Amino acid sequence: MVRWQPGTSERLQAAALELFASNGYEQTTAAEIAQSVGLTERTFFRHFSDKREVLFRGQELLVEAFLGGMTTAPGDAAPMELVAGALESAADLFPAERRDHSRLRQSVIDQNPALQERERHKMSVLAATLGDALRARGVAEPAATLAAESATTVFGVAFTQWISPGETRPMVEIERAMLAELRDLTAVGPGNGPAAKA
Amino acid sequence: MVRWQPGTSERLQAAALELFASNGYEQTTAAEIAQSVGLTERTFFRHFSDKREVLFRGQELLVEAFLGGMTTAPGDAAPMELVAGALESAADLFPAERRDHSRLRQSVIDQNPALQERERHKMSVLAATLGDALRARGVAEPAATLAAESATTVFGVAFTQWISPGETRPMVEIERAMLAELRDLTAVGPGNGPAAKA
DNA sequence: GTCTATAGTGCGATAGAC
DNA sequence: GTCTATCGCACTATAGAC
Repeated sequence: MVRWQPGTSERLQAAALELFASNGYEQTTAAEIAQSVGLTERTFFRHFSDKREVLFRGQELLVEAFLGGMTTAPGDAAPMELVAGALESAADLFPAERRDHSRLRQSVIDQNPALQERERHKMSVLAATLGDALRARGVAEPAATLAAESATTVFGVAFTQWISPGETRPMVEIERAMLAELRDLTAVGPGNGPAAKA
Repeated sequence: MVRWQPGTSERLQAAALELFASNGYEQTTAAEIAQSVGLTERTFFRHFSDKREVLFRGQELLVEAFLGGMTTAPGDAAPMELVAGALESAADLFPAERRDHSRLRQSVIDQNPALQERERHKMSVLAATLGDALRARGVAEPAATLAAESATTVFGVAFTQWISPGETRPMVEIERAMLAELRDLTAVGPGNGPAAKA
């Protein structure tokens, strides 16, 4: 008899998403998830530090993608050029085939405040990591933090649009549009509005 | 016998902050907080839906301040002008006398991931509310969401600076500096910056 | 792998305020 | 009388300790 199979975490993740989607997040216990793939509750918590975490594995890949997209930029690139590179790289993780999976996962998250909190936290960690990378490349404060936070904001808005009903454009295209929108938006402000735009 | 005194929530909040600061957040039980002001654990949970929430009451005031700062702007104000107005208004909640209290509270939050999650969530709710207000004023998407998220980003960075050791400038001044920094930062980007030749 | 503390809920009882 | 804050108890799930 097979005592354990490879990919335990992955099987737990898949089972959890299914159960959460059909029965609701709070109505699904960690023990149920574990049992549905032939494991014990104790094993579930050895793989995931808490119940929410089972939905958020894979975020490390997102962080790596963002960082990877920065390293390929030229040495004298401006902060927002680094951000643009990071966003382009991150878009690779969101091919068309993954759209429906992302939609299902997001629908679960949207229905539970605790999961929304965890999602925000992960984005926050991503922003902090990006800030570190920007500072390591010589970007000063507060520009590094502002650029990093703007990157996650643009990513978040773009992702929301990417999974919205009827949307068919690839992620990278949506990201570029959002980034351009942010630039236009901030260019128009106090003492610098449309009237002063000459 | 006085069964209850007014301001129960406030007394619980003050007691909780003290206990968290001296004994640590996780080492402090809800029952201890309640007992320290002569109440039971059950009553604590009547006032706060969960243990973390006791540190985050008062955020409603922040939301109101942001919204109030928007309503006073002229009808044809650009989105980022509305954001600027909201930030100015919010700064009133952070007078010099509150700086040390804010520092203590933040030191507790910084030491616990669960509290950081809640803080991010509250910021996220604030951003969503601001987005609604901007849309109500006729700002289109995705500009409304981007402007709202940028507002909370600038606020967050400004607040971090405001409570940093040795900082003496008033909140409103720091906010203005951060907003200007964001404008400069986003103005320089792909196809539009010093490194981006013609 | 078991054992335990704590977070958090549900319900009924009680003590005041009005 | 009504309304609401508090209490007390039983209970489950999470999560950490042993």
